Order: sequence, then structure tokens, then C-alpha cells
Amino acid sequence: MGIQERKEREKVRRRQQIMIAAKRVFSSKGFSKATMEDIAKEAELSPGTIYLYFKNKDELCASLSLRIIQYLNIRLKHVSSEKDAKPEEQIEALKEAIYDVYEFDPLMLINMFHLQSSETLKNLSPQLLSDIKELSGSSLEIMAEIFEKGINKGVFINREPLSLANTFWALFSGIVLLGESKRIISDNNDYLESALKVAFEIFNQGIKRCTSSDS
Amino acid sequence: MGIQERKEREKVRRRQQIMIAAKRVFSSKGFSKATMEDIAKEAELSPGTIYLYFKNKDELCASLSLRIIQYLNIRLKHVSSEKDAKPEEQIEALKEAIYDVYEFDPLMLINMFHLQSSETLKNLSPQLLSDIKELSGSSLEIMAEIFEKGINKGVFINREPLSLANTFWALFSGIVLLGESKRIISDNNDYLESALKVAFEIFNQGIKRCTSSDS
Amino acid sequence: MGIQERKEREKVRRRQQIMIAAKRVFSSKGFSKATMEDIAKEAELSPGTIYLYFKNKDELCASLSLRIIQYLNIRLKHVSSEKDAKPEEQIEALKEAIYDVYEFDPLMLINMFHLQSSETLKNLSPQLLSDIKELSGSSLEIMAEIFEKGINKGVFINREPLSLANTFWALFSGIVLLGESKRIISDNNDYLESALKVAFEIFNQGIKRCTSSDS
Amino acid sequence: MGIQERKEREKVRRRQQIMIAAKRVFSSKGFSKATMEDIAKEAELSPGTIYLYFKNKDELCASLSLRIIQYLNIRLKHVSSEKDAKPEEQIEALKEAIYDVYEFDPLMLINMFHLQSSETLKNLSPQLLSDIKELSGSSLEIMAEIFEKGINKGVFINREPLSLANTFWALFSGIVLLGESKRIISDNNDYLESALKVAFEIFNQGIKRCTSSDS
DNA sequence: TATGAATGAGCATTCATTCAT
DNA sequence: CATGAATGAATGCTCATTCAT
Repeated sequence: MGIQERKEREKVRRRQQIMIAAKRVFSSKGFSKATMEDIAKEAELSPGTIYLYFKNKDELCASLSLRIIQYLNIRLKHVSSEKDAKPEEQIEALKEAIYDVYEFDPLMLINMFHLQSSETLKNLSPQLLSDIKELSGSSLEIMAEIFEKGINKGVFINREPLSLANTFWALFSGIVLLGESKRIISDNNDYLESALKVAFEIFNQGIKRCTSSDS
Repeated sequence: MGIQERKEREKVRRRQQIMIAAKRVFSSKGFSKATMEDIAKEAELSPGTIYLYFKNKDELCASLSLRIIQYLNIRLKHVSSEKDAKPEEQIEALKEAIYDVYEFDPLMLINMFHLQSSETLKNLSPQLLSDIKELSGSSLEIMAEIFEKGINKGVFINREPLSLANTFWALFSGIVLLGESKRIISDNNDYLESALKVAFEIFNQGIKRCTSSDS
Repeated sequence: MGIQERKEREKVRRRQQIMIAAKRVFSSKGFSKATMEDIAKEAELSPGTIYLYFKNKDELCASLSLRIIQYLNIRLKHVSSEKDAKPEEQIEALKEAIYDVYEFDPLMLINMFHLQSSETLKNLSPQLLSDIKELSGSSLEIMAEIFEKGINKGVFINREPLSLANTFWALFSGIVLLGESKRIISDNNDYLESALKVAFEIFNQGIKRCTSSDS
Repeated sequence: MGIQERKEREKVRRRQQIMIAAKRVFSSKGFSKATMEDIAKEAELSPGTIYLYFKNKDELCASLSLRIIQYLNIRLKHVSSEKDAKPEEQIEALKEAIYDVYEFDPLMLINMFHLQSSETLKNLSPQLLSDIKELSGSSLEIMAEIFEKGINKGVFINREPLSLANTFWALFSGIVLLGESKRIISDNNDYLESALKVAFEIFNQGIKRCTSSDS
């Protein structure tokens, strides 16, 4: 039993070792220019070994995405569980959580983007694919719950909570996306933080129930 | 001179013919799965001919991005030139313009994303690269001007106009990005339109100067 | 028209050039040890070029088989067309024809054997597969016709002609098969000719309608 | 000594266990598509263990061939030892013996065929190679003896006995070979039995000393 | 200019084999 | 003896790019 367990743990450690290496290589070379050999070298393993832990390159990439979404999900659940917090405070916590996720891996969105090609999706194991679907859905739902609370308390405008969650998430994604492109095209590295701040202020303002005179 | 000119025009026409074909192929297969032969066939040309008009595959892709930004720029300039319009009307026109751009090529953002890989950027000619930088900057500035007008007239909140423009653009990009992923992961095809509507409503609300009691 | 034709001819020539090279390489290394690069080198072409003319390695191999069967078919048709010949003479011609085929390519049977793996068959284009089926069937039928004539004239025993054809063909195949193995395992190189002679004598004797005692 | 012996016996058992598993896997997947891991799984062993009993994959395959030939040899010796039987009866017993061998493992000939590649042969241990040579030779000799008896008794035609044996064996091999290919190419599964029957009738007829007319 | 056949470097993936445990 | 994780060389195949015509 103890041996079984140790082996299982060792296996998980290896997967992580590979994923960390892959993250580094994808970050520096981009997904398509990164070769499995690059990743193997970075992980100080042989190419064959990677295939013991991941079905193929696409699945390795998707596993990275999944890991990010898992992390996001955990953070969101934590935010949602703080029942006593005021809606405004929860939104604030939400922002912080998402920002942490971004810092945990700025390539998150780029990786998630590689799921776009239906050819890529076909290569994924059904298990992995459904995990990704489920967790993505779950994350949005948790965000929606937070907004719902605010609506019920009369703090936020009366809108479909899921729509607010979508907008919130899209705004964040968009800022990060734009940040990436500014970083590369315009060599502008410190755009992100201030842009996020402004964006979220506008969002906050936009969902707040103005206590008088507004359409 | 006349001959020179005719030749030049012919050359431009060919470039467009190729770019249209490339757009179609990239749309249906994704950038990395699309081959130069696919594009050549779609353009009813031979692969070699494409290289007479584009240095390489990356440059062809970047040219597509450039084309989109050019189109966006033209539309934005047009909106900006309507000096008599009220700020709210101009924002509305802005939304329509951007939405048109999106409809002109939904893959725009995805294509622009392919500029992320620094390896890809190295392959671009300096000319093309600086064109892209300049036009992107110009587009944001035009949007900023529109917001500035609204601020000056006391209709919008008092914020750095470029920040508002960034947020506006990011929100739009994020919604489209999210839409792509929903379309693929969740088989949800009609998310986009309603999501955009809600998102822009929130944005509108967020930048509007509430006439009384709120921060 | 002339250009089209010349190109078509050039294409056929290339295919042959590759098939000849492949035959040589398969002969000396065996199918599975032979690499596409080996074949490319032998053909003085690059690996990529081979794939312009053959879908994959399996299809290249199968094309070799098809070529043999085509040659066999032509020879058999020729034998069958000699309407005036006596049955015994036709059998004799048959033997010669088959022997020529063998000399044309001793690996024939070995190649045909590679069609055994159903995985291999799945890789073949339907066209190629049906060609092989059809020609194989046709060859046996032609042989059957020849035997039928002999039966009708009362020279051969009264047996289902297709069975005689099968036996004739199997006997030949078996001898060649055995010859190959003797050549390799026993370093016995001159087995084949005499073995074929004896085998066919026995066959002849076996199908002849004995009218009286003979040695 | 007793322990030594037990160990030896255990070793032999293991070899057989592996060979049985290998036979199954080769049968269902073909030699080249079958992996050592497939075989290990089928044998409920680990890949490494197989290498304790067989030098490499080629040698494992060759051992299978050897095993078939051994089985054939035993059956042939048994037939040959029935000194009192008439030649015709012995031929009949011969046919049955060979047919049993075929049923014991239809892939026999296909396996034996894999010895064709000289590259494969180079990988075999000299011991194994000479075993195969010797047993093959011995089998043919035993068959030859049986035919010799028939010739001496004036029942069979006066021919080099080894040639008759070769022809007999080749006919059998050819029919099986043809059967395999029909099974695969033409989806014709019940060809074999009737084809063997006809073939052997013709052979019988062919080697019999005709004393007078018959059908 | 246009062609498209040819190229050949490049890569994902496999699998026989080894060896530390 | 047995294991099975790790290896890494080997290979089929792709496709951006070139160049003789």
C-alpha cells in the first residue's frame, strides 16, 4: 500500500516536472515552435519519457490549460465561501484572485487559445476535454453567484448574473490579451497593472446601482 | 509611367487575391494547420507565386492582421469625423464600427494573436512591423479622442481618455475571445451578440457621469 | 495537349523510377528494415518527392505487388489467346509465363505477402485495393479457362477448373517460397529450377487423364 | 542437482509461457506491428523479463518457428515409424500430420517467412540458426524416406524421393499461403479445406504409378 | 511573371532494450 | 529473478521554400 502510494506520488511529481518544463518552453518559444525535444531537455528527461505521461503534444498543452483553470477554480471557490463579505468586498477579492491567477501564469489565455483548433480538440482524450469544459463552466457559475448576491442585496444592477460574470471575465481576458500584444509590439511592459485598475473601476461603476437619476 | 502604374495596380490586386484566399483558409483550418499549398489552391495560384508577393508565411499572416487594422482605422476615422454627433451617439457609432470589423473577419483577434511569438516577429520585415505598430497606436488614439470629447462635455467620467479607449477595446476583444472559446468548448454559438450587448451596456453605464449621489 | 501528355509520361516515369528503387531496397533489406530514406537515396531523390507519387510506404509496397500481378495478367492473357494450341502446349506456355514472372521479380510473393496485415490494407487507397483484388481474380480465371478447355477435350481429369488453377498457382508459389527459404537458410541457390521442373511434372501427371500404364 | 533441475524446468516453462503469448500477439497483430510490451502484457510479465529468456525480438520470433518445426518433426517421425503401413496409408498419415501442424499454428509459414530477411538472420544466435537448419532438413528427409518406400514398392513413380518431398511440402505451403491471401483480399474464409483436398488428390494422382485408365 | 516539381530539414512519435531497484 | 520506468535512436511523413523552365 505504502509503495503504491509512493509510486503514485512519484508519478504526479513527474507530470508536474514535465508541465513546468513545458510551460517554460511554450512561454519562450510559443506553442508551435516548441519541440518535444526542447521540453524533454528542459525537463532533463528523454523525449520518450514525456509520452509515458502525456498522450501527445496537444494533450500536454491542454493539461497546462486545465491546471490554470483548476487553480482559478480553487481561488474562486475560496472567494465565494466568504459568506459574510459585502458584495463590493467580494468583487474586490474576485479581482485579486484573478490577478493572482494571471501572475501564476501569464500565458494562461494564450494556452487556452490553443484549444480553439477543432483539430487540436480531436486529439484530446475525452476525459481531459470534459474536465476542461466542466471546470470552465464551474468557474463562471461561481462568479455568477457572487454577482447574484450583490443583485439580491440591491447593490448591483438587475442583470442576469451569468452575463455579469461573462463580462467581468471577458474584460479581464481582454486586458491581458491587449497587454500581451502591447508588450510585444510596443515594448510597453507596464501597461497591464494600470489598465486593469481602470478597467475594473469602470466595470464596478457600470454594475453599481446608482441611487438616483440614471437610465 | 502609365505602364508602371498599371503594373503596380496589378500587383496590389494579386496581393489582395492571395490575402483573401489566406483569410478563408486560416479561418477554416487555423493558422498552423493551414499550408501554403492550401492557400495557393484557394487563390487558384501556384505556391511559388505566393512567394513573389509575400516573403514568407508569417509575413502573409501579419499582412492579414495589418489589413484588419487598416480597415478598423478607416472606420474609426469616419466615426471621429462626425464632429456634430453627441458623445453618446459617437460611442454607439464606435460600437457599430468595431462590430463591423469583427464581422468583416472574426479571426482578426486570433490572427493578431499570432504576432505574439517573438520568433514570428523576427521573421517580419521592419516595414511591416512598424506599419502594424503605427496603425494600432493610431486606432487607439482615435478612440481616445472620442472619449475625450465626451469627458470635456461632462458626459463621461473624468478619466485618461486613452485608458477608456483601452478598456473599450479590451472589453470588445475579451468578449470575442470568450465567444470563440464557447463556440468550440461548449458548442454555444449564439453567445456573442447578447454578450456584446450586455458588456457595452455595462461599459456605457460605467463611463457615464451619474448626475447625483455616487462616487 | 502535347505538354499535358509529356508531363503525364514524365510522371509515370518517375513512379517507375521510384518503384524500381524500392524493389531493390526491399529485396536487399526486407520491407520493414527498408526506410523511405534508403529508397529515396537509391532513387536519387529526396524523401519528400516519394510522397508526391505514393501516399505512404505501405502503398508503395502494394503498388509493387500490383505491378507484378499486372505483368502476370498480361502474360496469362497472351497464353489464353492462343486458341489453336493443344491443352498440353498451353499448360507448358502457362508454366513458362509464370516462370518469367518469377524471374521478372523473385520477391513477388514476398511482396504480396505484405498485404496480409489488415492494418496495412487499411492504409491502401480503395482504388489500389480493388485493382489488386480484381487482377488477382482475373488471373485465376484465365488459368481456369485454360484448364477447362483441356477438360472439355478430355485431356485433363474432370475437376472444377478453378480448383485446378488454384492448385497450379499454389504449387508454383510454394516452390518459390521454399526456394527462398532454402536460399537463405541452407545457402542452396540452385534448388529452384529443378524443383519447379519436378513439381510441374507431378502436376501434369496428376491432371492428365491416364489412358494406360506409364512410368 | 534436484534444485538445478527444478530451476531448469521452471525456466523452460517460462519460455513456453512467453512463446504462447507471443504466438497469440503475432497472430492478431502481425509480426512487425506487435510490440514487446504487447507480448509482455499477454504473458502477464514485464518487458524486461522477456529479455531474460530471449535475446531479442527476432530471436523470440525465430524460436516460435523452431517450435513449429520441432512439432512437425515429431509428427513426421511418428508417421515414418509405422513400418507396417502401406505407402498410400503413409501418405495419408503425412497429410494429416501436416494439417495438424497447420492447425496448431496457421501462422507457421508466415513466421517462417520472417526468417527471410538477412538482417533478421544476422541477429539470431548461431545455435538457434543451426537448430532451424537441421530440423528443416531432417523433416524433409523423413518425408523423403516415406516416398522412397513407396517408390521401392513400385507404388509411386520413380523419382528422386527428396524432390517428391519438396513438391509435397511446397504444395501444402502454397495452398496455405494462397488461403491466407484469399482470406484477406477476397474475404473468402472457407477456401482452405477444399483446396487442400483437391491439391492432394492431384498430387496423389501425380505420383501414383498408373497401371490403367482412371477418371 | 508564373509555375509546380523537388527539396530536405525538421518533428512528433514509437518501441526494442536496459538497468537500478 | 523480476520489474517497469526510462531511454534515445530511429523513422515515416510534412511542408515552407526554392528554382529551372
